[in-house]
Amino acid sequence: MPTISDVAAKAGVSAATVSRVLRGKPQVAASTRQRVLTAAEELGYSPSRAAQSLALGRSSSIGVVAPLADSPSVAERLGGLTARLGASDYDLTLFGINTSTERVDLLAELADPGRIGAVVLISLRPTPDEVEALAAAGVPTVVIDANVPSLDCVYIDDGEGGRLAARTLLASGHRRIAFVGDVADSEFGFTSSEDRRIAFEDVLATATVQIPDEYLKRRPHGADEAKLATFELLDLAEPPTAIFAASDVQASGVLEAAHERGVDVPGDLSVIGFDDIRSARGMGLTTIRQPLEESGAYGAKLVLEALEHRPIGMSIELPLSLVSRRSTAPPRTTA
Amino acid sequence: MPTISDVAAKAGVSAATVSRVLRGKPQVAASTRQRVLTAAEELGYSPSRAAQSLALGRSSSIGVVAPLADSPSVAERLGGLTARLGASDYDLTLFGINTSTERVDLLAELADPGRIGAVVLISLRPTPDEVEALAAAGVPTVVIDANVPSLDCVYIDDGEGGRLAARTLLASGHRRIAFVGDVADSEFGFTSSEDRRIAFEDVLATATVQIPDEYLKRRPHGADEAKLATFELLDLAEPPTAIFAASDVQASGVLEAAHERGVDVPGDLSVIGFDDIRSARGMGLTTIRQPLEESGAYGAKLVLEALEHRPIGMSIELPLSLVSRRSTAPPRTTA
DNA sequence: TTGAAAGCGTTACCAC
DNA sequence: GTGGTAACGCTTTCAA
Repeated sequence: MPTISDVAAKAGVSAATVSRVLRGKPQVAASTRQRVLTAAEELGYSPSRAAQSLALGRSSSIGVVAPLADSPSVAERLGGLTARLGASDYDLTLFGINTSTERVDLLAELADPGRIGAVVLISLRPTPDEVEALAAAGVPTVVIDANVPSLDCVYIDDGEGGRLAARTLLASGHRRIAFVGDVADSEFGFTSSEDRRIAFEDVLATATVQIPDEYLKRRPHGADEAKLATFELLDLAEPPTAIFAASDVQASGVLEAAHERGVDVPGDLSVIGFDDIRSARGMGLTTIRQPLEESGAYGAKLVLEALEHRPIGMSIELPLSLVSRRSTAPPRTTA
Repeated sequence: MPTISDVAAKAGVSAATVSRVLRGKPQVAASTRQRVLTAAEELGYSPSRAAQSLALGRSSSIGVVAPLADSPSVAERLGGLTARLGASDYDLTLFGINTSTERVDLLAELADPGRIGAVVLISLRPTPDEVEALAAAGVPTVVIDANVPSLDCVYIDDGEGGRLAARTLLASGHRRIAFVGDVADSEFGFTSSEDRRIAFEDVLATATVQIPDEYLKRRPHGADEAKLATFELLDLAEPPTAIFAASDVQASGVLEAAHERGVDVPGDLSVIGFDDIRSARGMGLTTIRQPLEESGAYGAKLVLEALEHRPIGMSIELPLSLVSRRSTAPPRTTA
């Protein structure tokens, strides 16, 4: 591997000059600049990232922290992120999170510009302490899928999503409506599911429909858990005619349960999800769509800008929309 | 951030000794070792990766190269990889690939131990030149989802998968059988789809069933493309009673097309996929299962071992199995 | 068993 | 404009 001195020698200048040229510093004669550029080109020179990080005191990789396990939505966001970041000079270092304790250790470790140049959190809400540590260390931080006050964020209005779902179900005449979502105290400080539920119930209330306790299922995130919860719902003396699932992953469990019980969707049961993950189409799932891949792309845009010394605090709210497919219809017997 | 000299000072030794202790070198007195360890602990010291890479001439991050776009199977493999790698001392640097030209530039750049300690390729077959470059640079390489002679690989027997699919369809009585897979000349040198098809046709031939040309659909990878191809199939004067899709993503397109045309699955059309991606369950798709997540875990195991100076050439073949769900059944009119 | 010092490849400050 | 040089934090060889 050629080093900067190889280039310097070949161009007949000092290493300092090569560095200046390559970093785009102004104080250098046009002729020398040209000479250096061709020398570098001919040698196929590319600066050592390790040496650069060391000298600069700042790593050129962007740390992406995300709960990867069983999460198509996170995967889609990550896809959008890599697409944009691939074209940049930054490397993307991926940290998969599985337990919450893993998380706190990791974020503390990442609060060091020499370790990681910037961090982007996907579907993870940092604690105030963590935010503080990152800020103190001078590590730009952006959050995708959560709105954290002092940070750059890409987020959606969960309440609005919940209301959209409620209006949809109400409009087609449902009144016996159940909810399947995440446990309230999610391991990662994640509140989307609850935010959606609360707004959902609010709208329902305006139409004087109320979700009875036995229609409220909060489970650890996952298709299997949602499936089990749905069995309970279906086994009720008076089962719901519609279910709002807080995520498409959970909606898939709901659909599966209905199928296994021989319950016709949407004839006997309407199902509406949230996210519009790629496989929602194949499932024919009606859902509240949020731009998953785009959220990653915007996240990338924000980090890159933050790294370019843009003042922080630049958040982006993404739009929501209803995608109607074949899992919803009016209830068979309009109550 | 504390440096090695801070630890040295606190322990009353030299930096060299601290380094020896931390790297587990033998020549150091038990008492000093203990002193150093506690000093490091108290300071919360953690060595700078950049400095380490520079001094060692070897990066402590593992580069993972994968075609991320729209590929649930790749995402699942990646999940298995991060789970295992997260516990190691190595960072995982992710490179998403979108076009084949991107690929060649990247692999050339990665053939440098100072840049990346090892590389793992997911669903990507390196050219002999690329293999050569990586080997010459002394960068351990493992491949997931392809069997490349001189490299550590985690792979499956695509032919066996094709045969399994064929036997399944034949056993339930189908004779008008179509195939929907990838274009032969895949951008990334990827031959799985064709390998599956060839073996599939071989088995069919033993039962004297042949796939007519108009039953053979090779399209760019994707659900939409597969859907369009399926419309063509369904519009034929004599449409097939069964379709083998070379991947679950394509199978999902097939299912969708059938649904839109009002073709009953599995009554009028049986569909069998390949992979068993997470959403296959929700779709009720019968498929040839390969252990996706495990392939990532094994890949991680192999890189880690390779980094520990294990001799290379240690490949792992993963088992295939048939997962029967509700997308297959005997044809309505047994020919 | 331990320390001093050189070296890894860059960048940036200070002279010229 | 350009070059010399110290410094970034660590590992390792060589002496002691």
